[in-house]
Amino acid sequence: MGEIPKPLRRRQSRFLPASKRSRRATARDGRILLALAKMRFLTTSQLARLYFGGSRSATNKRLRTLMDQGLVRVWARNLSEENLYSITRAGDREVQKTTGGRDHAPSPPRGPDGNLDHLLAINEVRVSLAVSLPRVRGMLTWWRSEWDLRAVGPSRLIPDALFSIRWEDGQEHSFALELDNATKSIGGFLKKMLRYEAVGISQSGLFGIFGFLILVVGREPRWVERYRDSLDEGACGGAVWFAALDDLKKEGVEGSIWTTTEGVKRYSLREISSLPYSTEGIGRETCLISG
DNA sequence: AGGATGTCACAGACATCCCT
DNA sequence: AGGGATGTCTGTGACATCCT
Repeated sequence: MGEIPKPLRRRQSRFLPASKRSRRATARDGRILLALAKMRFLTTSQLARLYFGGSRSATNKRLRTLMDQGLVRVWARNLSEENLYSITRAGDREVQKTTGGRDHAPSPPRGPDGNLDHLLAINEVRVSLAVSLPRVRGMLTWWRSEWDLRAVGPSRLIPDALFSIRWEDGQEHSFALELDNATKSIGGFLKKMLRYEAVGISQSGLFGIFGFLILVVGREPRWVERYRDSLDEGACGGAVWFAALDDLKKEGVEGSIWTTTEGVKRYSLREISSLPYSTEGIGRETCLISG
């Protein structure tokens, strides 16, 4: 875990006072604010991939304008690391104005906390999916982050995120995300998998969702291997899939990066979505976590 | 016309690497 | 250990182009 970032004090332009800068809000500004409201913190490159075709200089420039307007806040961990952006109260009000309510984080974050790396990694998964799904004509139909799920009510099992993807053929599949920063013990990981198994045979499912797959994404490929090795072959009905965060970032949904507890073979997210339902598949029909 | 957008060049600050 | 070279990330201004 890196150090907690500090708010950045930026120099004002030498020639153009903030009050004279443009204040025209664009549709993209609205989408940026909504993303910040939902994901709490995003890095420059995450915003660049989402809204600026990967251009960080363009991102910096526009986010600087939003900062001048008091809609976003900028945080610097240190000068050699990327900036972090969060929404301000004023920005949150803008989002509420345009969405007509709140369908995002409970309130603007006061500042990054000790879970920042974990949160940024979860957001990295979300950004990677959001950016790569349109290439295969798929879409994220909904996404509930851990804090959204906690707001629903107490639960013995809260994944890092629960989300659903609709594929180009109209089929929709749900996923529970477990993102690990190599901080969790193997024992803790196995306990969580047992809870997933218990949810699988319960009547209520996980937050009302049945028939989902569990995606375990690790920052360190070495730890992904450790988690994978710790599970018995076919544990949790084989509905657990493993991948490294960097691979997902590089290859998106198209990449064959997902493995099971036993497999050497790698599959794309699209492929693993269809496996449990296929009649020929790899014999995993009974492995799907289901209610 | 005026604002938004994107690119480029440049400079400042810090981290890291490598050489002495 | 110390110092220089290099790399990374940022902010900024200038400019061209696109859009409203």
